[in-house]
Amino acid sequence: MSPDSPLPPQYDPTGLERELYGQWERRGLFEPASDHTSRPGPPRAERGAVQPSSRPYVVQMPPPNVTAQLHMGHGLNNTIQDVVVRFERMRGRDTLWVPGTDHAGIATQNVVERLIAREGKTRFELGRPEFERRVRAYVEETGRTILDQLRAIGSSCDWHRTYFTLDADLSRAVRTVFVSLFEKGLIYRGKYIINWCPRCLTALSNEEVEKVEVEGNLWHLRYPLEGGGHLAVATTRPETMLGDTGVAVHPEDQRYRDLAGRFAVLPLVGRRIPVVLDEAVDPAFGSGAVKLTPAHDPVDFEIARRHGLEALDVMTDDARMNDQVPGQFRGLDRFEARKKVVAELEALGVVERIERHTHAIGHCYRCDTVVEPRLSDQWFVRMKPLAEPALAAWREGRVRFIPEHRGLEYAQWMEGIRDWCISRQLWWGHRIPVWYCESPQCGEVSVSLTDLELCPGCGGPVRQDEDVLDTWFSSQLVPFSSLGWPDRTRDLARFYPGHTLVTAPEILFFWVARMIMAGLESMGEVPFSTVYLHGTVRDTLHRKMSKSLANGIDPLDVVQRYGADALRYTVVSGLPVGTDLILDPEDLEGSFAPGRNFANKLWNIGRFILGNLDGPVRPLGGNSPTVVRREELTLADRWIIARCEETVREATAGYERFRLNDAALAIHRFIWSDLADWYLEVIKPRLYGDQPGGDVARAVVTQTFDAALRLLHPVMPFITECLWRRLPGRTDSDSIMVAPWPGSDRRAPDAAAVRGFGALQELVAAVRSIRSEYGVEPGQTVRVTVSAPGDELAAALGEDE
RNA sequence: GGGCGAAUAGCUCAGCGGUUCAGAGCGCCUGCCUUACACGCAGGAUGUCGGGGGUUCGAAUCCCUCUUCGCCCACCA
Repeated sequence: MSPDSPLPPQYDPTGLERELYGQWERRGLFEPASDHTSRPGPPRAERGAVQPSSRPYVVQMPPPNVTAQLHMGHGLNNTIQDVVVRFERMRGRDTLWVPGTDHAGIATQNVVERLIAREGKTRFELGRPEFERRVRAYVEETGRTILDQLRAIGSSCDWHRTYFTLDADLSRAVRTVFVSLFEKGLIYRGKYIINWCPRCLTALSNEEVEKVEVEGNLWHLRYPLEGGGHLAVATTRPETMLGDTGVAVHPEDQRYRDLAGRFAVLPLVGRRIPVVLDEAVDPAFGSGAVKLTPAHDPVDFEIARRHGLEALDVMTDDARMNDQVPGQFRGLDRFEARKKVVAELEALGVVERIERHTHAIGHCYRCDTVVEPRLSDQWFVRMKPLAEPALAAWREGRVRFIPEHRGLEYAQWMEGIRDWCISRQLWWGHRIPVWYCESPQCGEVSVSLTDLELCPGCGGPVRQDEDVLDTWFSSQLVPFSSLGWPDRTRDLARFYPGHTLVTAPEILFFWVARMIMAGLESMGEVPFSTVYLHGTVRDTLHRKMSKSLANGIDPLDVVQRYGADALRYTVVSGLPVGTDLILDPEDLEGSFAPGRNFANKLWNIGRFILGNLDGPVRPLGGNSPTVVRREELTLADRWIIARCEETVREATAGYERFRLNDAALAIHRFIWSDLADWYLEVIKPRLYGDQPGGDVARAVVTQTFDAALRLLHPVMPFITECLWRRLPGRTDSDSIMVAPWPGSDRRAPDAAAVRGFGALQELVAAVRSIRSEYGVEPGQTVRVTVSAPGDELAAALGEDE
């Protein structure tokens, strides 16, 4: 595409966006400017605006899951990031935005398991090495896809530094952190109640459990007491009674005072179970007596531990009743077992009553299966010592949240933090770097940076822990592991700590909070100072867009139909801070046409201006004798210049404060309502030679349009680049990406001009309205008495009015 | 059960401690294919600013209260 080729009346982004993106990438414009100044080879002329010594600006990209297909959430998230990256780059910052993919342990394993299930196989039949090979092959493909999709929406990230959380470098970081935490006593192994997903067959962290309020039953059961009488207990999960090993009441509960030391006899099972006194029991709830199932309830487990009661696991890995229960229940799924237990208890006449009861039930965040609390041997991170500095960082303002109130959620979570279960019974992930000596006499447990063949204690054979780490264990490290840590690389020195994280609130605890803790722990400083949490993409019924609801919008579809600029404009202008983005999947036209129309408007403004630039364009500033003098400017000229300066300030402030919609709308208003609707109309007589001052008009309109394009570039990078390069004195080897940000001179706008032309606009509008109301034809005389310069009015109305 | 938001035109939202605040975009209505753009131009209609009370000369704006939505957290079995 040559600057001289005629422009068609409609803007067509097809092909153009890809072409421009390719040019940017080839010219290295996505990389930090300092990479070029420090590398051998010729300096890059097009990087003029960026100073080698400029301050870095680092945005931390949330790495998409390696199996993900780009959805509107990604589109939204990466658009916002790209807007701020492009803005800061134009302001001269040495920007770094590193892309990557997350191996996404459970999510990826589930996907591949489903694939091999189609072949009628399970991962256990394939075996671990073969399964891992299959997953690797699969993600190689999907990982490329998602990153290419980020390109399609214009993301200006540094592809040279692309990472994958299972890369060797990042794996070394994971091990280093694991070993370090272990040596500090912050990682331990132990048998506790954890959240178990019976479908994924793995432990989950507390954060990976989604609580859903459900209306269920509270069964009041009568347990007979040894020596006569009975004790009523209340439970929402009758099937767990098969694993009861005690009953607890509050020590001060008058009703049960004399029960201490007595035994109940567990119905259906016949086991003698003691009645214990414990403060954890709430006398006001239910019957005031709690059946204790220490292997399947965290509170029961704690109570049982205090009283030395046995914990009896009554379920298998996939949540069927195991052989610890009476024969008729064995092999039953827990929910079938519930029905059968209730039926048999009813037959025994020990079901006192059933009340409706609403409570929150945990579900696996990956497969939505009801999570089973279960006693299990797992690895944990002691979080309290890590949380304290992270909390302090927020309190001291070293990290802030936008919107601000999200900081409270962060603080609340940090204050109530519980230990993090980090081991997963999966095959896809970072294997836990722990080796157990096979020799029973030695039994040494070794934690090691490097793989072990032999026991460091006795020299005998060792076997590595079978489990892998929670995905989030590695992703929490990316702010520094992706820069080369634990090596002390130049990148690390230049780009850590970074500045901005833009992400969805859903992963505040999974990822954001943990990155802050990990950064403080390993690097001594928070990884970023600003966390911008944006809203969710929803449909018109305000439902989250999701695959299962089939209410999603494919961003690539939008790009194809309307262009990436239109997608980006819609997303940015429609998303004020703290709100959700509502889009109608049934009406893409309604949602994205405004962005497409705006691009087209810009295109035609460009066509008009470029088509009327024959003749010299004089500079507006500088010392040249041909420079336009202030006295030559008309009221309209001064007004548009003043409005432009005003818009520069509004847009800059909007971008700076993450009020991207304010910025986008201010620019939109300026370009469409002020520049196109008024100024271009007003200067037509001058441009056509019907009035003097065409050269001044050309100078003003060129400068103004140039500034407007630069202001808009972060939001609509493609159309602005395309037009900007065609302005006088530019070539295709220039790029708006590194053009200086407008408004380096901080002059206040000409207030008199703003008011003056504003008043004129009102006058003209009044005249036009009179004209339409009284049916005055163009050419007829309308006599208006005004106290403003008549020539300005005549110019504004045009010659025939 | 704790913590936190939000309620303004049909829809999505501005309005940032009281002066052009009753607005924008979309949608809707009426004219226009005016040589940059019909993906456009020129006009137009639409809101007791959730209810109630208070402070004030003056309140979408500040205070209280009620109602309704939403978000985060939570071991009342």
